[in-house]
Amino acid sequence: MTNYIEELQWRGMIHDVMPGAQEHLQESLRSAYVGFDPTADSLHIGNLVTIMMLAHFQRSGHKPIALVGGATGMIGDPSGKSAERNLLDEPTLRHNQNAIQKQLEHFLDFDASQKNAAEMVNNYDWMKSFSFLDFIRDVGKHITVNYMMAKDSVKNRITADAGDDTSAGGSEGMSFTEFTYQLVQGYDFLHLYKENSCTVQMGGSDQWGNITTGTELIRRIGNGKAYAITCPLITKADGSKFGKSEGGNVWLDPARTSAYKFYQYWLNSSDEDSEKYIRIFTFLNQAEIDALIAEHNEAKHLRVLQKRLADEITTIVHSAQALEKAKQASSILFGNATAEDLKSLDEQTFLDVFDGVPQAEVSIAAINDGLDIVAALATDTGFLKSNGEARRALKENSVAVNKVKVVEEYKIGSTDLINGKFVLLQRGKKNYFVLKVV
RNA sequence: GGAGGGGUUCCCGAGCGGUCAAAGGGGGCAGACUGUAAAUCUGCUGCGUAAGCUUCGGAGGUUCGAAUCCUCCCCCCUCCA
Repeated sequence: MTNYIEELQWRGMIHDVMPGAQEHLQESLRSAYVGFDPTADSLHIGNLVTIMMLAHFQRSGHKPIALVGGATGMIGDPSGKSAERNLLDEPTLRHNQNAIQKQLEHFLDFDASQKNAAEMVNNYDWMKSFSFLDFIRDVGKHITVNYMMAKDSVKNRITADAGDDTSAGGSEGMSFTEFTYQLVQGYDFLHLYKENSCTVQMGGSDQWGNITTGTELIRRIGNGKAYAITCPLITKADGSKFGKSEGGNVWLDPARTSAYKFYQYWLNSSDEDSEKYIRIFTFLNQAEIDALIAEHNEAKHLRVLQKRLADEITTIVHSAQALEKAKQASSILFGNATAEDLKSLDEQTFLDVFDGVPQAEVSIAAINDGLDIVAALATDTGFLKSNGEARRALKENSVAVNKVKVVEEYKIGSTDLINGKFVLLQRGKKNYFVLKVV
């Protein structure tokens, strides 16, 4: 039983801990849970901190429980500025739950023969048959509205025009449904406390209020003691939102966010952020991390931290092979790759490297006739919005065919084909487009 | 219900009869520099190779000519009841 709290502490993963939690965890094997939203069939990197909390928990010898919020997901947590939730039907819910468990298996050991095997539960299973009357009698009776109103998540929503300097958005009030959210989540904790001897709930710092409703229920109904541990919300030094890229969320599912993009997201962390991230998102120990930071400070341009961070997390979430491909893709896209390098790629590798890059099809006849570069950029493919934009880009010397800059008069011919069927168009450094000959 | 103010190109915001495809800023994109970063500098940012065409809440109208004037309609905001 290693000291879990200390481990999280030096990693900067602790925002708040309920007093006594450390002693409680040192005594014997404990169970802790984290809730995940099953609205999609994949988690995203915003979920990664709490996943790491569970992973470290298991590595410390304790038993992690991942709770899928099939029931709570239907209500909507007022702690975020979440919009209206749509109800998931049960098959979708199960599908999402299975997909999420697959992803968690990269971090957690679900092997039931282990004493501290990870476990997956879905609160829909115990909430679906809980009648409204039963709920308000057995649960609602024990918590006062006054208590619930005191939560920040609630206060912020109901004090209409009190603090105009809090959040820019106007208060729209709060539905009864959302108000109930904390009770439902609190009940989850009580349920797990009773059925799974789960005594700790973890989550982001925005969950503190919801978690304490749970510990309160456990105290009042279960006559027990339970603990809350929260982690800070991950921020980026430049103020932009962590976990978002141009394409929206950075997902763990390679079908949603390719391993290459995933790798790139981490590689592009700022110096400041990467020092923080490497502690949170890798399992490297303190000595290793200190050494890396020292090395990084010696020669920042080598970006030792970013590279190691990206390597580690990509390997865990995807695989060592996926990491290799992502790195290969990176060196082709950002290294000094030449047309020859590109042409040397076999078809499968080419497709992997440019997975997710938009494509358009052109006929072989058009290529053989010499395809006008302006048409190839705009009208024939939709890569750029208009011929005018294509011409502008060409004048800016920002267009390349197969990594070679071209001029406005250029015509794409059969000698430009890679593997006899692809042409790589590029606008600037980062915008790629693949022409596929059919 | 009464009184005012306003809706402009991705966003904010100037323009208030011709010189307006529309100032300025932001954002975006590109080029240089660099570490696939940050900062900085430069250029581009309705469509069209061009002539020209389509834009200023919507529909009409006045005028040689309208984002700018008139009429009606729609939508937002503020104040009063």
